[in-house]
Amino acid sequence: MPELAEVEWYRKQWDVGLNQKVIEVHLHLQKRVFRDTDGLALQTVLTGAKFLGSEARGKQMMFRFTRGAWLGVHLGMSGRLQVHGRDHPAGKHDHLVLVQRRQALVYSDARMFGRVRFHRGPEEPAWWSAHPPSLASAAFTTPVLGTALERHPRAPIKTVLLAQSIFPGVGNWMADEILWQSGIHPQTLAAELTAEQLRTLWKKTRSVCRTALRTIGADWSDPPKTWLIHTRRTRTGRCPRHQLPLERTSIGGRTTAWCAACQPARPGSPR
DNA sequence: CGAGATGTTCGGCT
DNA sequence: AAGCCGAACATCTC
Repeated sequence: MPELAEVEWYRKQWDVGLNQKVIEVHLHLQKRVFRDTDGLALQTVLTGAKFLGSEARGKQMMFRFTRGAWLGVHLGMSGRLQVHGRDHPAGKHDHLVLVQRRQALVYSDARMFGRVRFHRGPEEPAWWSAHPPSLASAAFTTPVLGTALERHPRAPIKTVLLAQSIFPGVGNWMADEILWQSGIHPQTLAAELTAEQLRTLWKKTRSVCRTALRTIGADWSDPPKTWLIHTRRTRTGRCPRHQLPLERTSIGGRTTAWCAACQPARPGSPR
């Protein structure tokens, strides 16, 4: 499920455990979410360590502990972070449980497309440092966006929006939302975008991120009623602006919804 | 019961 | 040869 705003909300769920020690660590070591991770070191080092703070970058989260322990979490498609009572019995999909005095911090993921990483040392690990600039930061400018798009000239813009190296945190619903609000057809090739469309895309990327963080990211409240997110889910969904039935197809392997009136295809381009 | 799902990666093809 | 596409991953839900 989670994209940048949902990830931010999940990250904060564990805040209740800040500045408290981890008493016990329970994990399903053999599960796929621990692929390429030293789960035993994770368990040994975190047992007795204090939870110091956390941060989200795009869809990635980092939880920092004493003893130079860094816990990275990606939620994949079905991951979630929850807080339960300290005696919460680990369910089938609760792959990592950090037991504290008052509560248990729980990571669960049914489909296991997510992953847990662990690092120990004074410096943050390379897999955390190597992140593109946040879409909300001053470093994400129209020239930066333009240069990034030039590297994928023949990819449909919808596919490019899903590239985490360019749009960290944007997932399927946000990509459709940004394109709909921008009035850009999802199958437009990146190289076909006009300067004006590039500017609009940049602006809408920022505003959709900002608004999603203020609503979903803050308290899981609904984004504005006028947004596409509310109607794009079902096959019978309609454009919030025209009430026209939405178009649907698969682009980049993902279901894509758009409005033929708001997002006209460029003349000469197929579909 | 089959299809599809708010994600990422890898192998193959152009 | 860079870059795009489809399949695979594992489970649940509609």
